[in-house]
Order: sequence, then C-alpha cells, then structure tokens
Amino acid sequence: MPYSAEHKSQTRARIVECARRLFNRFGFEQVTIDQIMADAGLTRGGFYNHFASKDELYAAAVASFASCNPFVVRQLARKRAIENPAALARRLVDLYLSDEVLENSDLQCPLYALPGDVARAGLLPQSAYTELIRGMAHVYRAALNPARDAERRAQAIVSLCVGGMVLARTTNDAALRKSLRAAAHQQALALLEA
Amino acid sequence: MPYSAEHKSQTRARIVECARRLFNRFGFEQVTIDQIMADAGLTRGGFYNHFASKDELYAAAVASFASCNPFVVRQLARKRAIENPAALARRLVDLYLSDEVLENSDLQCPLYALPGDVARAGLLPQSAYTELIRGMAHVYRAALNPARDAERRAQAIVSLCVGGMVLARTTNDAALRKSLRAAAHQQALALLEA
DNA sequence: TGTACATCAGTGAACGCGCGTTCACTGATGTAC
DNA sequence: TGTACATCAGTGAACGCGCGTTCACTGATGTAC
Repeated sequence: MPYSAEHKSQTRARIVECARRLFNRFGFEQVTIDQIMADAGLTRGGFYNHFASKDELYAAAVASFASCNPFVVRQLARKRAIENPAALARRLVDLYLSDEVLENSDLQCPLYALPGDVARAGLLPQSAYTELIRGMAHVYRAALNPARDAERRAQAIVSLCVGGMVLARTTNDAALRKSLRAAAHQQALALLEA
Repeated sequence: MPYSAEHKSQTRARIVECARRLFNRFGFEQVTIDQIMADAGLTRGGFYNHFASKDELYAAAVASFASCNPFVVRQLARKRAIENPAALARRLVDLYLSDEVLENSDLQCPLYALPGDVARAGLLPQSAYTELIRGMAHVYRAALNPARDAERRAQAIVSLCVGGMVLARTTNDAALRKSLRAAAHQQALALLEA
C-alpha cells in the first residue's frame, strides 16, 4: 500500500477546507478548481482523484461547515449543551451576529454567504444546507424546551440570525448594518428568554 | 433619420426589463446575453448597439429594481399608508412571506433573490438595496409608532421577512420550507401587535 | 405622390478565452523477498 | 539491511464547450427630390 492510509483522506480534507474558505468569500461560480487546488498546494488534474465533479466538492464544502467552522453547532454542543442548553443557545446567537464574524470572511456561515448559489445548485448542496438549518434550529429548540411553541420560536430565531446577516452584508451603510444586526440580536435573545 | 426617435430607447428599455426578470430568477452570472436578447425578441449581436458590456447592463438592471419591482414599498404605501399604517404593515408581511411569491419567480424581492451577487458587486447596486431595506423598515416603523422601540422592532421584522425567505428558498425539504416561513410570519405579526 | 438613397438597428457566423474535465504519464511510498 | 516491484496520489498538457464579444452584412425606415 503506497502512501499511508490517511494520506489521501488528509489531502481531500485540505481541498475541502480551502474550497469552503474560497467559496464563502467569493461565491461558488467565481472560484475555479485551479484556484482551489493551488490554494491546497496541488495541481488541477489531481482534483478528480478526490471528487467526481465541482458540484460534489461544493456539497462536501457546505457539509463541512457543520464540522470544521468555529461556529460549528456540534463543537459548541459538545462543550456545553448537556450542561446548559440555554447558555449554548445565547452564545450561538452572540457569535452568529458578532462583528468578528461579519468582518472575517473565513468565518461566515454559508447559510447567508451563499444562499443564491445554493438555491440554484443541485440536490446535494441543498440537502447539506437543510442539515445546517436543522442543526441551528435544534440548538435553539433544546434551549427552549419544554415551551409549547419551542419549535416555532427556534425557527424564528434562525430566520432572525440569517436575515440579520444577509442584510448586514448587502447594505453599504455602516450605521444601518450595525443597527440591523443589533435589532436581530436583541430580538433573538428576547425569544430565547420569554 | 431611420426609425423613430424613441425606437432605440424603447428597445433598450425592453432589454433591461427582460434582464431584470431573468437576473432575479436565475442570478446575474447564470443568465447569458443570448437568453436576455432572445427573451426580448432580438438576437445576440444587437446587444452591443445598446450596451458596451454585460456589466453595463447589470448596472442598468439593478438601478431599475427600485422603481419596477412589484413589491415596491412605495406603491403599497401610496395606496394605504395614510389610512391605516398597521393594516399596510400586516399586508406587507403577509405578501412578503406568501406562497404566491415564493412560487412565482418574477415577484421575488431582490433582497433575498440576489444577496450574494450584490454583496460581491459594486457600490451602485448596494445603494439601491439599502434604499429597499430602508423602505421596508419605514413601513413597519410607521405601523409601530409611537412605541419606544419602534425602530428596533421594525428592523427585526425586516430580518425575519428576509431570513424566512432566504431559508425557504435554499432548503429542498418542503415541510421545513413551510414551517420556517410560518414561524417567521407569525413572529413578525407578533412584533407588530405587542 | 412615388422613387432613390442614406442611415443604422438588428442579424448571425465566427473568434477567443476561461474553465471544467480527461488522460497518459511520473514519481513517491509501502511491501516482499 | 538492501533492492526490486506494484500501487496510486499527483502532474500538466490537451480537449471541448459555453459565452462574451466582434464584425461584415442585411433590410427596415425616414428623408430628399
């Protein structure tokens, strides 16, 4: 067996990580396979040893957000969920709508960084997205249980988080950007309390 | 002077209108000049009689969003605002998150139809978007006045509307799509009441 | 009024470039002896 | 321990297609006489 067993899977993981960062920053269609491979320290041709197509990479990149990004719901959950679901939910809202994330392209959540690209993309990326949405909603629902309308409120919080960031990224008015995000943040926290 | 004086400008307007509709539905990069010209009943080559490049058309199409979109807040406002700001606000929420709009690509609000494209685009499109955001927030604030936190709540409602539609468009799970929108809708109405 | 003409909006074939994808090859590595 | 071998991750040239753009041409229309 040439190369160690993990060699290939590590390379693949590196490609996905580079792709995720570039996609999030520039959008799916704007980033070429060449750029991604170069970013990963490889050359074009090798790409197809790891993925059948660019679409497949896209799906993998979106899926990886759940396990690699600093926001990762699972990581957060692993640390805190059992001890204190409510604190976890508040922390996720804080992080999601933070300045730090808004200004660091590499930390952005694909849910608002790439909504257009995914709406137009195939089934695979959409399914990965659906899982992300479910993951976020799950964290909020866990914090709200056993409230009667926990599910509905959890989903409203997700809309607030995503909507707030979509708008903040779209407008070029700094004051509006800030107040939109603050409004979504405050309302999301209010929904977690009541 | 062959052809009447308005002939050319009418053709140009038709091209912009077709481009706007197609961009809204499929995104800027996905739509080809061929498609736009065919949609306008013309052929490829004639495009350059009207625009120097695809980018120039893009700018013209974005500029036309604010004045042509069916959602245009101003139109709605003209009809109802003075009589009853609260009813107007409720109607806007209903419309914005309705099935009818979700399923009719031509009615979609650019705020959630093209956020990625615009975030990556230049100043002109971003300013047009900022105006759209302000217009929506204005309708909600008018309905909430003179509540102390009217501004904040108005902006939270905008985030809920946009977030709800962004998520509804990206997931391929019909049930989730429906419940996300319902959750955002209910919460937005609740914010208008309290 | 009718006809010849000049203009230019619109046509469609062709070009060129970028990028996703393919493919024959290379060379690094683990295994066998 | 050293060497020959088999495997397969990675290479980079080449292909093909799509799309923005160009260009020589066409033909519809207003104007002049």
